[in-house]
Amino acid sequence: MTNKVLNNYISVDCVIFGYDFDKLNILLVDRTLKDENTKETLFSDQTLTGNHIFEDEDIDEAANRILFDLTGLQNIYLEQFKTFAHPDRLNKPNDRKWLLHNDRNPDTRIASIAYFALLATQDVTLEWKGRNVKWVPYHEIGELGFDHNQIVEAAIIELRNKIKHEPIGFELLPDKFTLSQLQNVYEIILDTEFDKRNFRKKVARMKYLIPLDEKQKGVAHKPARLYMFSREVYEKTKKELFDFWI
Amino acid sequence: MTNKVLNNYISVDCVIFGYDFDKLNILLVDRTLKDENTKETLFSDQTLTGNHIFEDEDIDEAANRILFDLTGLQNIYLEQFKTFAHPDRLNKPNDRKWLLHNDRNPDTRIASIAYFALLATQDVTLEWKGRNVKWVPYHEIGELGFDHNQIVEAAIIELRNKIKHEPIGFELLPDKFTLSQLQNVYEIILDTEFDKRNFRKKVARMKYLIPLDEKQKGVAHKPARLYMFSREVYEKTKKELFDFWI
DNA sequence: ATTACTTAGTGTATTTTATACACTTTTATA
DNA sequence: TATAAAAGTGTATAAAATACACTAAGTAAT
Repeated sequence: MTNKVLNNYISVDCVIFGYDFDKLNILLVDRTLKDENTKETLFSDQTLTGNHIFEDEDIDEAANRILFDLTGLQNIYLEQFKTFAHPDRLNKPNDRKWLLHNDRNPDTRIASIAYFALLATQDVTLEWKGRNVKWVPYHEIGELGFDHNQIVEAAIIELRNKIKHEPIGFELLPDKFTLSQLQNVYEIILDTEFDKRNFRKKVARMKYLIPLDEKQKGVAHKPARLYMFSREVYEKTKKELFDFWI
Repeated sequence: MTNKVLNNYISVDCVIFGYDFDKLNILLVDRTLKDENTKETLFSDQTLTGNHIFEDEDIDEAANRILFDLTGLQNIYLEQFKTFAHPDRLNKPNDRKWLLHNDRNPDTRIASIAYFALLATQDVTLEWKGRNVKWVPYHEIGELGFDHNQIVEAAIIELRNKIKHEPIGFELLPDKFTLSQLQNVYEIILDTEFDKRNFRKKVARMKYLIPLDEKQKGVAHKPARLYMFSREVYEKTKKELFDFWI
């Protein structure tokens, strides 16, 4: 594996979703530009995590590498969802300044292949050499650099669509989780509420949701039973659904 | 609008699906390479329709332009579904020969942003200056150039997923269609069969499927009532579904 | 004009799933 | 030992899914 960058026209951006049993967060990188002489802050905002692709790397590999560099984790749920290449996507004044400061030509159009990842924040210890990365609650995200607000919005739409039809809610939880936690994942992402008894009735029909002989510990109330998701059982038992009416 | 090509690292490929009341077809371009001296055919196969992006064009615009050039149609259902950029995607022997013959460097990695389009073949008169384009039944597609078989497979998977949850089957039919035709679209794409009465019962609940006071003409049997799809009614009445179990 | 052919169009009974709704149990902590 | 907090559970009703077979309306051939 050489570390030579493929070219300056394609990059990968990742929308990394992290759930913390309470809300949905996105991993963002601080971006601060200071005046070279006065050291005055010209602007300070945030962007998604992204990077180039190396010469002998497929784009999925590049996305996984970025994720690994940030979290130390592998085998995380990761999905390519859209490519962004609008002529003006790097063209806001602050973005131009930032690119120039980093010796990059703001007039070069870069296509960004966007991925989203799902994980439980508690599984992660953040690290990214030199730059400040942090979890920001989805509802508190401000104006991001480049077209990254658009990318985040597209990712959320994709996530909402996908979670309604495929069992990916589990990816936002640790390996063992309670049914209330699972219900909360769906409620937070779909911005709705479910009836507890009906939710459990539905869940009870899914063979791939395995009840464990194990209970929550250290909670100041009746401890809940833990469950795990079995992708193996899922793949074996999944049937095709036919909605087509919404 | 200049016609200057953006760069040589990004292109758009279109998987154009056409339904002919009987089967699903894909629009392919013939590609034949002859030896310059002997005029002997070195190989002859097919590829998807694709093209570069112009300098001031967004990628959606580029895909629409390609579609328009081929079919003369605008406002066709078109969706970006995946970007392909594997290091070896242009690396098969025939592909290398073809690229060299066309004065292109086979070692330049090109990312292809893939779109799929849906239309009724009867709405189209094909034309593409100079090269031979034709409808090929999905089940009769042979080995295509580059990684285009992979792209077609990804498109079919995407189409199957999407048609189960969103009303896009209509896009493969002319504006006015019968319920049997609609049923056939779903049967062909999902490779399954539906009970006629149950299908109609389900369909009857969709407010956005508008029955017309008009019947099929020129058929040697009882003519069926025609229907149309109203996107307006759909947008107004759509509710969110919650499956998450397949 | 009659007949044959072809697809359109329709109803009912049964099973499964969705929905609405409130109280008891189990644990940690004060 | 009382309190706080979330876990866990059942029933009745409505809606949707499924399985299944005959009649109606047109064209084409004789």
